[in-house]
Amino acid sequence: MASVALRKAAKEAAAERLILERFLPYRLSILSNRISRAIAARYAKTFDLTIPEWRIIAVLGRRPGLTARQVAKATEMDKVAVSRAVAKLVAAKRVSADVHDADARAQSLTLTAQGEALHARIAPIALESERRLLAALSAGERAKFDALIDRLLDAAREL
Amino acid sequence: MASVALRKAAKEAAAERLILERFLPYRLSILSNRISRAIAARYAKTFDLTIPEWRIIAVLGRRPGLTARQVAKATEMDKVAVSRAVAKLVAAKRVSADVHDADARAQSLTLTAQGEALHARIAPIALESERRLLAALSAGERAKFDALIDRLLDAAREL
DNA sequence: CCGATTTAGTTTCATTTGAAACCAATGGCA
DNA sequence: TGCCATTGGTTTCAAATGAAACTAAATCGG
Repeated sequence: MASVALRKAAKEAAAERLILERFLPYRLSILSNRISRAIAARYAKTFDLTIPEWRIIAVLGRRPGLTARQVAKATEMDKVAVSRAVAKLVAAKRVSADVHDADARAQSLTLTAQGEALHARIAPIALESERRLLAALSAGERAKFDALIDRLLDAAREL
Repeated sequence: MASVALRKAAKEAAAERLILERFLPYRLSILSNRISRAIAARYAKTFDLTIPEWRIIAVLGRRPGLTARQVAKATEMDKVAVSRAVAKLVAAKRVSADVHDADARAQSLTLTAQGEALHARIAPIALESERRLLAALSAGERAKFDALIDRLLDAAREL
């Protein structure tokens, strides 16, 4: 009875219902928000630093001299967000922006001494938060999780 | 030589540097954003629906009659966001808000026929996106990943 | 039963965010 | 060389978001 089989297949497809609390995109969004909030709460007011600003500090800490464009790419922020955050960081003398050697439009961004100091203070806090979070997993699980995230990051790019 | 050992320990601690691209909170944020964007892109303009609105539709689809407060809890959105999204959904006749039996302040939210139809159209799209994403993992990996996310969600609540 | 407190939801206002328009310097290339 | 398309970055304007104040109904204590 083909029609019966079809009916059954249709029913099963419908049965695969969307349950928000089990829906991965939703779950990841919640997880990411909880973590970001918790960490930001630990430095935002104390240091008057937003998340985008912190990301820029973090990336410049390791790779000084990047241009805004490169920072945008490295942090996956759009250029407007970078422009604004950099403006604030420069105003606060945490980052210096010098005209780029090869291209007068571009600017070479570097942490100032103050920026470095800030980085040195916040990095341990951030790492400690990560450590606390990951304490919920065993070392093996952490590695596995990390690898899975990498694969999903790739897969998500294709979506 | 204790001092040598100490120096070495200090160095190693410092060596555990913060590398943004490896920093879990950052990676999760990127992953979550990529996924949400990709999925939203598939329904946002077509159906004129924002992510908060979609979440409300999703939760009401499975649990009709919730109050705004309950929706807020179920979706982890704050009540202002729920209030606004519900207002839009009601205006669009996708959701009906009736005075709650037991409490005249509260409203009992339900999908209208239009809302149901919308849910029926979008749920498969959402599930298909999730399926496509998770195709990058084996069944076993998916299960493992899911379980790890659950544990991290718990851990993140404590942060 | 009356006032004080709490709770459901909305509104207001200030800030953040994003898209698109914009300006200025660059890199072809005719 | 001089024009045109491109690229780096900023600005503008509208929409999204969040915190706090607010309205109205419900509950609690006496």
